[in-house]
Formats: sequence, structure tokens, C-alpha cells
Amino acid sequence: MTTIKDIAKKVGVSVTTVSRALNDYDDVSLVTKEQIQAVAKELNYVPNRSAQNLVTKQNKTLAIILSGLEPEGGKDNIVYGLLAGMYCYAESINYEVVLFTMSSALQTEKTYVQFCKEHNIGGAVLNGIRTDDPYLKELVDSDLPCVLIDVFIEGKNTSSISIDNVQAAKDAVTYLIENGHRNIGMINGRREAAVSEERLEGYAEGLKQNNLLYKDSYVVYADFLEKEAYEKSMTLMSKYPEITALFCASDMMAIGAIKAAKKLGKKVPRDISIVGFDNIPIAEYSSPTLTTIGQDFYAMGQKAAKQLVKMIKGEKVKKRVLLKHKLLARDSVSML
Amino acid sequence: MTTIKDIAKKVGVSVTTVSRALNDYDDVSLVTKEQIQAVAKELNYVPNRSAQNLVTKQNKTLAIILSGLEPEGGKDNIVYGLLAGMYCYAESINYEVVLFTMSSALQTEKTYVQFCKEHNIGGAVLNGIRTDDPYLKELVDSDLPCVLIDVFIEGKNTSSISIDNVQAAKDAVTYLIENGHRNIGMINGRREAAVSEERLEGYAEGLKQNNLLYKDSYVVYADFLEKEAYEKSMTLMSKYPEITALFCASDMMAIGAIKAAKKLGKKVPRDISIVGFDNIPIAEYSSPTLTTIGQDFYAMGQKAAKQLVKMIKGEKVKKRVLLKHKLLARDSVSML
DNA sequence: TTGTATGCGTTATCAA
DNA sequence: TTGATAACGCATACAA
Repeated sequence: MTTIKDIAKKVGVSVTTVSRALNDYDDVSLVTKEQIQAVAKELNYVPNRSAQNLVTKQNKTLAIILSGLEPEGGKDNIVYGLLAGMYCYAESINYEVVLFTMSSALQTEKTYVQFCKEHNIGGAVLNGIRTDDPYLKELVDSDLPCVLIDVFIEGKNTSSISIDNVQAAKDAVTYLIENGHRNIGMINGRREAAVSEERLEGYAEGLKQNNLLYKDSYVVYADFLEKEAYEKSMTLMSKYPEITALFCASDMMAIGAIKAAKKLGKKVPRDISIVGFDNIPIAEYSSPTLTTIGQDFYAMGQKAAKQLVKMIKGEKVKKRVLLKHKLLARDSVSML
Repeated sequence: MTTIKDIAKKVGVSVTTVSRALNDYDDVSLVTKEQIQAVAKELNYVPNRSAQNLVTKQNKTLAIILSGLEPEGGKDNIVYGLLAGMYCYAESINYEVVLFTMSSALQTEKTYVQFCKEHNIGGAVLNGIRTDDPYLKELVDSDLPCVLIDVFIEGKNTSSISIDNVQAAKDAVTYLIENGHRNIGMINGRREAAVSEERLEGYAEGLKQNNLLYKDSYVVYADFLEKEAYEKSMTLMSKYPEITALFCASDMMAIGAIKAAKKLGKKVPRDISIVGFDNIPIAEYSSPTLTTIGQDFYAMGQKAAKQLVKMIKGEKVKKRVLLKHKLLARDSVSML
């Protein structure tokens, strides 16, 4: 591997000069600078990041910390979108992106903070981490810039990004009501998830604003899982046949609900209307195509990376950023 | 940040001893070792990877080099599977994974080799890179261990992983023939892709083995794109109404073909049977559900990482690894 | 069993 | 405008 030393020798200058020439300092004569750059190219010189990092203590690396990367996961494309968005911005400013997951934290008994220190991480984007994760607390209590997706936690140096989940849920419910539905059930996600609470709130608000009664019994929790949603919605629809619409806090759960409806001999949307959440790729191709709340995870990843970099540079950022969502009217809802 | 120096000072030994204790050498007394480890923990010591990398020249980082991370990409979940599989193995042996894409290569004018050198990458997994990419040539010509997904290229230190695409295509076609189909069209992918050629070969072989005539006119190329496949298959079906089955080289193209069939008033599978390739998440949820060739990208990513690590360690590896595929019989094919 | 000294490749400080 | 030298944090050859 060629180093600045090699270049220095070949050109006949000191390593200092080479370093400065390569970093385009202006206290080096144009002639030598050009000469050095030419030789660098000729020798295929590539700076060694480890050495750079070691001496500059700069942290041009962003981490994305996830709950896990499961073989069967990824159907929702959320991680992909987030990662792609982050990467897109990071690369544009010559930053790197590395991955870390909770599972590896458990396995190696390495905390997020440790991982970040070890790799000179400048800041981290977190997604899908449980709010009661002790490693999370350690991280947000540390000085390290963190951007949290979908949850709002006060921390030393943190910021949050999400859509307005309350409003989005309200939009979904309102849309159902506009379509004539009066008895609307909700298939919510994991009880502990912040978004679940927010979406429930939006659901309740939507009902209230239209003078409909909120009923606890119309709400079930299905952990964001298709199968669980299948079972829970089956029970719900059987028990309360007056329900004509279901608002689901995720598309995968909506898919489960559609299956349940079919199993019960109900046609979607003729007998029961269903709205999902997220707009995962499957939503557009399922049968019927799924009316849902669209989130732009790519944009979210991009924004997260941007925030992070600002925070790394010590600039002020909004503690909480709300991105736009969009109701996508497709075929799983019909006018009553 | 605490360093081994701090620990050394506190314990009252040299940095050498600390280094050895922390790396669990056995030429350090148990007492001091335990003492050192205790203090390290107390001071929240985390080794600095940059420093380690710099001195050991070890390259405990794997790269995954992709064609790009598009906002609208990822539907097929291939990148996710590959990445998850790689990461899973990498983390188990305390390796890292970083991303690099062709798009960033273009943008920064940085070649894959440069990126890898710069980051002390031990080896790289490549997916979706065009075989005529000059940067690819430079990479496989270099000493850096590379594992190529889906393409077989001889290189200085390379190895390839894929399923047996010829056999898989043959399986698909044979399945259609077993279901009574005699006039089978093929929607192939990008002309230049190695897998396209292999799948075409399997398609032809399947026909031949069953004494059916291969017809050039029954094969169209649709660049692995849904829309393109929609148009091309529309033309194909219109021009040759005797065709009763379509073998598509990707699921997204199969989805396009199904749409085209519907548009033409043909019912799938009653009027036309369709087989896809890949088993992307959508395949299971589309209407009708898609009969397809299942590839396990997670397993592929894992295997790729394993190969890579072996190569990094200088062990011999197979130049070409073939993973198992599986025909998944679902609802898009019917007996003629 | 432990410590001294050296070097990895780079940048930064200071002096020339 | 340039160069000598130190420093970053760590691992290792060698000496003690």
C-alpha cells in the first residue's frame, strides 16, 4: 500500500508537505502541489481512514442501530428505506454508514455506546429499539448525537423524527367515516410502542370529532404481526358483527385482517373496509389493494442523517421533526 | 475517552501489560490480569478500532458493494436478505459490515478498490454490479477477496455464489410442462445479466428434454422491470395466443405479466399460467399468489460472508458455490 | 511475568 | 513555503 511517505520520497519533499498538498492547503506552492497530486495518482494513493481517524478524532461515520436483522424481516421495507435514505445523504458528504443491532449487542454484551465509541461513530440513528432497553437509556444519556425514529425521548443530545401519527390515524378514521362507516374497530400494534399510543389517540380523536362513541372493546392489540392480527381481528369481527371497518396500525396487520375477513366469508371491501398503515410494497399488490397511510421512510432516513450531521457539527436542531404522511386511497375501503 | 494508558496508570503497570491482559494473553499473571480487567470495566474502557486497525493491519470489516440504494428499490427484499445474512455471520465473529454503492462511486469518482483500501476492508460481497463495470474489473484483478453474487468471474481472489439458475429455470419450465402446457413463453431479464443467460438456457433445456420446440419468438427481454414486463408480455400474448404459460425471470416481471393478462381479459391461471423467480415478499400476497422459484438470499448473504472470511484468512475456498433453490407451487399455475 | 521501545499512517505544532 | 517532530491509541519484538 502506498502511503504519503512513498509519495514524499518520490517527489523529494517531506511528508508534511505531502499531507498539506493532498488536503489542498494553500500554504504550499502550486508547483509542488500539482507534482504531489500527480505522483499520488500515479502511485494509486488512497488515504488510510484509520490513521486519519486516529489523529483527527473526526467521526465521519454514522451508525444505524436496529432491533435486529431477521431472516424473515424486511418485508415492510422500512429498514431498507431508512438505510437507503441515510446512506444517500451520508455519501453525498463523504460520510460512512455502519450497522449495529440489538441482537449483536446482546450477543457480544456490547452496549450501543461501546459500539459507537469503538468505531468513532459521530452519531446514530435508532429504529425499532424498545424504549425500556437499558442500552438505549445509556446512549441517550451520553453526549453522542442520536436521532430516534418514531419515538420521542428527551436526551442529552437527541432528536426525534416521525410522521404525525396522531393526525395520520385521525386521517384514516376520518376517511372511513366519510365513507359512511360508524362502527370502526382498531387493530393496534405492540402495546408498549409509542406509535401505538399515538395512533390510538388519533383513532379516538377521529371518532370524537365526528360524534362517534369510542369503545374500548373495539380496540385490540396484535403486536404488529400478521398472524396475531389475523386471530385478533377474527375474534373482533365475530364478536361485534356491527363493525364495518377496521383501522390497522400496520399494513402487515391489515393483511392479516383481510385474511380473517375472507375466512369469515366477508368480502373486502364490500362487507368490511380496511385501512392499513405504512404503505409497504405489498400494500399495492395485495388483493384488494390496500388503502393505507403512506410514510416515506427514505425521506425519513435522509432527514435523520441530516439532523445527525448538524448535531455532530454542534449546530442547533429541532428536537422533534414531523414528516408528512399521505392517505393512499386504494381498494380496501368502500362507501357504506 | 479512556485508553489503555489510563488503565496502566491507575493499575500501576505498563501499557504493554494492559494490552496483553485485555487481549487475554497467558503470559500475564492472573492477579494483574483480573485487576486490569476490573479497572478497564470501571473506567468504561473501549478499544479504539482505528488504532487497532492501524497497528494490526487487520481488516475485520466486510463491505457490501451494491449497484445502488434507490428510494423505490428494495421491493424485492434481495438487498435486505443479503445484508441481514452477511451481518448475521459477521457479528458472530466480531466483524463489521459497511456499505458502498456504485452511485457513490460515480459521484465521488472513487473506485471500489479505493474505497476498500481506504477503509481497510478485508473483503467485499458484490451484488448487482454490471459485469462491464470497469471498477469491477479493477477489483477482481486486485488481491482483495471478493464474493460475487449471481455472476461468475475469474479473478485473482474471487469466488461466486448463486443458485443453479439453469436447473432452477428448468425446474420451472418442467413444472409447467407437467401441468400440461406446451406453448410456454419466457419473459427474461436484462440481456446482459449473467443470470438471464442461464435462465434462458434452463428454459430451453426444459423444453428440449420434453421434446418441445424452442422458439426465439417466444422469448422477450424486460430488464427485470414490472412495467417493461407488462408491455412485453402484453405484446407476446397478443401475438401468440397459443401461449398458455409464461416463465418470468423475476417475480416483479411476473407481476407485470399478470397485470397484462388481466388487461387482456385473460384470467390467471385459468387462461394463462405464470411462474416467477426469486420469491419476493409480494409473491405470497399477490393475486393470485405467485408460483415461483424460491431463493434464500439470507442464506446467500451468510454464505458469502463465510466464504469471504475464509478467503481473508487465506484458506482455500470453492471458486463457485451453488445454493439450493426451491419451486414454490402456489396459485398462478393451473393444469391445462 | 513484566517493561521498554518501536511503528502503524496521518495530521498538527512549531520552527526554519 | 517547507520540514522536523510529536502525537493519536494500540500491539508486538525484544529485553529484563
